[in-house]
Amino acid sequence: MARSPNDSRRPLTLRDVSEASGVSEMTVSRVLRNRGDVSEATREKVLEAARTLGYVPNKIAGALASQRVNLVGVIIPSLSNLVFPEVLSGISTELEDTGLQPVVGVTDYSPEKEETVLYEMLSWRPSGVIIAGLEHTATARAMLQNAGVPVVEIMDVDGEGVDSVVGISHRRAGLQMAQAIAAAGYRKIGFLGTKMPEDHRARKRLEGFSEGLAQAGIALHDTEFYSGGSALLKGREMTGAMLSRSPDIDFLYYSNDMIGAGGLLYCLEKGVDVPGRLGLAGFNGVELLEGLPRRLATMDACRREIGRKAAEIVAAQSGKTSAAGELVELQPVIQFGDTIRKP
Amino acid sequence: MARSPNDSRRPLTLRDVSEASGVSEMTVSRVLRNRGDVSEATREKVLEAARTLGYVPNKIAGALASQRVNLVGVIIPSLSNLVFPEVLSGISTELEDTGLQPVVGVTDYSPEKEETVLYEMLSWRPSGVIIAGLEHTATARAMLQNAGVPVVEIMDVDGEGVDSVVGISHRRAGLQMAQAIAAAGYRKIGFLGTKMPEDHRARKRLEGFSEGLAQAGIALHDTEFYSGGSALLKGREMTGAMLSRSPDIDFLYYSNDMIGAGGLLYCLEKGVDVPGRLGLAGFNGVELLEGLPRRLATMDACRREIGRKAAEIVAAQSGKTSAAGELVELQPVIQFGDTIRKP
DNA sequence: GATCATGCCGTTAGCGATAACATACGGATG
DNA sequence: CATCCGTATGTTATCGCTAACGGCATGATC
Repeated sequence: MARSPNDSRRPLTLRDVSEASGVSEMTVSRVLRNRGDVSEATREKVLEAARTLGYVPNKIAGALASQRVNLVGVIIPSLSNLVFPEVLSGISTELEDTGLQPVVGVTDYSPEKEETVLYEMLSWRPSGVIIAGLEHTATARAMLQNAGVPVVEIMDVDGEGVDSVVGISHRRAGLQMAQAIAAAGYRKIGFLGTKMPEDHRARKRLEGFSEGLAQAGIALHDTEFYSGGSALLKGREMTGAMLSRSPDIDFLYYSNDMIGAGGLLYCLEKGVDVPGRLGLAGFNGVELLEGLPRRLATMDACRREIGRKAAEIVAAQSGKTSAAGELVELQPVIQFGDTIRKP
Repeated sequence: MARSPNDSRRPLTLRDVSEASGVSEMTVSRVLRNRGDVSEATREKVLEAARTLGYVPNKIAGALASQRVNLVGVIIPSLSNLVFPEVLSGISTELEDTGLQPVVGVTDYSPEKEETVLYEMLSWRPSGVIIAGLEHTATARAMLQNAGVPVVEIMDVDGEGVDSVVGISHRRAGLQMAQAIAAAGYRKIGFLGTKMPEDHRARKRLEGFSEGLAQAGIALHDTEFYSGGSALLKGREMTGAMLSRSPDIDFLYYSNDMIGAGGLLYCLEKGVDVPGRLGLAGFNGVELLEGLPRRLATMDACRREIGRKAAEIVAAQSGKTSAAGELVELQPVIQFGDTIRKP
């Protein structure tokens, strides 16, 4: 099919609308942006002309002239993780009527790609940047610092931020889970997670978890890591592997709910007594868990709320020439579900 | 924390780099874009200056001057659906080394929001648009037609496209599944899906499904629809509801794998004989299914491939002043799994 | 009736980059 | 030695829009 940009094959500009409606370009601009005084009569005229021509304003020119861009860069490691779309959704809702719009970049957990994506984003001069994690390359940190716009690092509060920070402490999350497990009387504990050196939050959870166990005089009994593939399937496989390798193990802590769910399904199938003989816990509090035969113990990561709060900060600070960075630490709570026995 | 845009609080421009390196702005521009002849010596000088200043080019100005934007708008109904992130991933991979970059907009299955998102996107003058579905408001269609850039409508081929179209026939998908089910000897068939008038693909699958059954002289025995909430849980609940309402039903066709998985788990729990007494099938071929106790019958929707192909078309056509629209129909195949008995 | 505010609209001058053209220079060519 | 050419740089004129300011009615105020 042939494409037909209006008739003349030349893209429309303000001038076209101005000529069609018999007023100056400036007046057209005012009408289309709802800014400044314009009489109702000419407003109608202009809108009519714009509509019939099918004019779409050129924000590139507009942004250059006004030095304002209504975009907020959002940089996250992945979209297939289920948790990030939720963060995004929180951001979108909050930004809804601020006139700001999120633009997403994905890093695939690669620091180099993060750097590239950030550079690319900043070259569009967004009004703010929301970026997952506190760990960035030196160059990336420098870019964030010099960007001259509000920056919010999200998900994690264990470390130094560049500007504002909104998230939870994954160390403490791991630690609290360890305490709960120890308190429930489990002693031979295994950890199952992802083989991703760049997933700092998973790493911190494991560190906190180990520390929590250590405080109770317990050492991690076994660990297993995976990468790639269907998380549910991997959880199933890893659980099988660990149970046959360490048959006397009595608790499995999964670094995310998806592999935890896989593990749960495996145990139910094999007739393992959960949570009596074996306790299970995951992390994230994903919605999916609600549909499982039994409620997996987990910890809500406050994803939506993190998105909301981060967006709120950006919206509040964008425009201001300078503002203090905020630090917002949210408190995840353990949901015991049915896979940890009562103490 | 205080933000420090370089030192002078004034954003950097080409001029700053040009002065720092003692060459003209034009030469700096050439170096940074790798375009035109520049001696190795000055190239080094310029890059050095840019690096130490922490200069980030202003693509807004660049785009205005060059009338070229390296962005491709991608408009999809949702991110929490699992299938769209996969399409996106296909698009990203394919676009990787074309210099183009996807920018995502989400419509929440609302035609009005789609119109708004599209308008917003076009105002940034992207090099192409990839948009889910063939159903749009009249205004949206007009905008797509007049955009003057390649447009690819994806996911669905049942209808008239504006320019290029890449997808599968959901009518036929439903129809084929109906034929397979009928061939396997099932006769009392129920359908479970979403209550979303705007999900045209789900609607078309149901239409095709009914038609396929009709061809075999079978009428749909019962239907159930849901909206919102955890799909897995809803699948479970709806299955329970339908089985108690229509106890003699012998097949359940789910409009997506997630509710199908919920149904499967429910049946396994209740000890229903699957696929003997009751057959099950879903749609999409999501990775999650691999981790389930039994493999749910489904149909791969070619998500990744759709993304790849759409991106390929945009990349090939962008730049060209006019090009014919392509029509690519992919062929999904039934994966029988373990929940349809052998004929 | 001079002053001033206010509503409405136009004019001018950029925003920060790039396209297109112009220039300078050293060397090859006849 | 004049010409031509390719390489390496600089100059000029936009790109499409908006900020800032200016002008001119109209009507209110003292």
